[in-house]
Amino acid sequence: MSKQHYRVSTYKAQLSVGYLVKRAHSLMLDIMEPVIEQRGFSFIQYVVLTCLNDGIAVNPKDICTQYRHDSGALTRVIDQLAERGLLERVRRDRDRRKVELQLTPAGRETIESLIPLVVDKLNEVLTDFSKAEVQELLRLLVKLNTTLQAHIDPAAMAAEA
Amino acid sequence: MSKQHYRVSTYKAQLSVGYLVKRAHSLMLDIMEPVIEQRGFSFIQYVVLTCLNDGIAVNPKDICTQYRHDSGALTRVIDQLAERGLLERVRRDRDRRKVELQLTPAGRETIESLIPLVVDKLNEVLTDFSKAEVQELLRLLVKLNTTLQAHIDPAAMAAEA
DNA sequence: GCATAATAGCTGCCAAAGCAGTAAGTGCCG
DNA sequence: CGGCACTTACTGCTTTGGCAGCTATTATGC
Repeated sequence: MSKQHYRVSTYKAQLSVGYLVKRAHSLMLDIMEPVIEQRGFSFIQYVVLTCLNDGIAVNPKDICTQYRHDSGALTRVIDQLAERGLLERVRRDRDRRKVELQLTPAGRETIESLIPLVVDKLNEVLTDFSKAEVQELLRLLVKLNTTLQAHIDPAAMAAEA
Repeated sequence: MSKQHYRVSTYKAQLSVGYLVKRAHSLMLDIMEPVIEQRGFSFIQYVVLTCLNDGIAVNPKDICTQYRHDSGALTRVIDQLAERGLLERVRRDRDRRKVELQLTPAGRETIESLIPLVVDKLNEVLTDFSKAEVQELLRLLVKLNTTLQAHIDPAAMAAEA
């Protein structure tokens, strides 16, 4: 059933999708982290703020699944952001297990000041890529993520569809 | 100079290359780690063995730069593998700072038994992709890595060319 | 309606990566 | 030749993520 994209006899890790995405992730972090940290935030703090700002997620759980971050670790990041007055935890009556995370005005201001830095840097590092290449890369990565996700948790994917 | 692949006004993290490669890396690990661990090895141990088997790297330093792994952490992984008799540290007179890592027969046997598992799994998860798609994904990822690397360390890249 | 399972968030603990500093060795330049 | 910068590997310390367990709450099945 599965295609022979790779063969045992010719397999080199350097051309494995796994290796390449790991390396890309690592390099991307090395470039982006300093940008964020020069403003006094850790990268994961920026990620949480972004999720809230984009409306991708409102609960810690959402961020965990979206960004694949540990639930316990995330609690502590949220603590830090709450302490700095950038977001608030709100318990809703709808489902009292859930915590709704709300950006404060200060939080919104913060994330809006960070996004331009990230966008500029992204555009800078992608200068050598044509628009078509970026589009195709994004498409393939989205497809890869969807496929991998389905492999890990088929039930959840079926439910979503 | 830099193109406008992303714009501040429309930026959503979900379509950021950084986010997508991070997620892909995480998902790939979740799939591959169990495969390796069922044979009693951590994923990073497998990576080290692979580097040596492919001849990509012979010194710890090589593996660090190739796989972007911390030097200190790597020393300890090598300790584990040496303890299990899978590789040996050899000091060469050529440059006595360097340590040459050599797979033992047992080490070679081990990695050769692991590779088919990884290749099969890779092919399995990439079933939905056409050959052309995989080729294009690899090409774009390699290009991305090269570009990012050049951004981080322009001197080293220039020297290599 | 009640018992059981499942979910969300949190806490403490542990293992592993990241970081800075050290020591041995090499290359460079006066 | 001697000094200084740089490289390589390694070692402790710190920080962080990953994991298991806990509580509160909600959903499910009988």
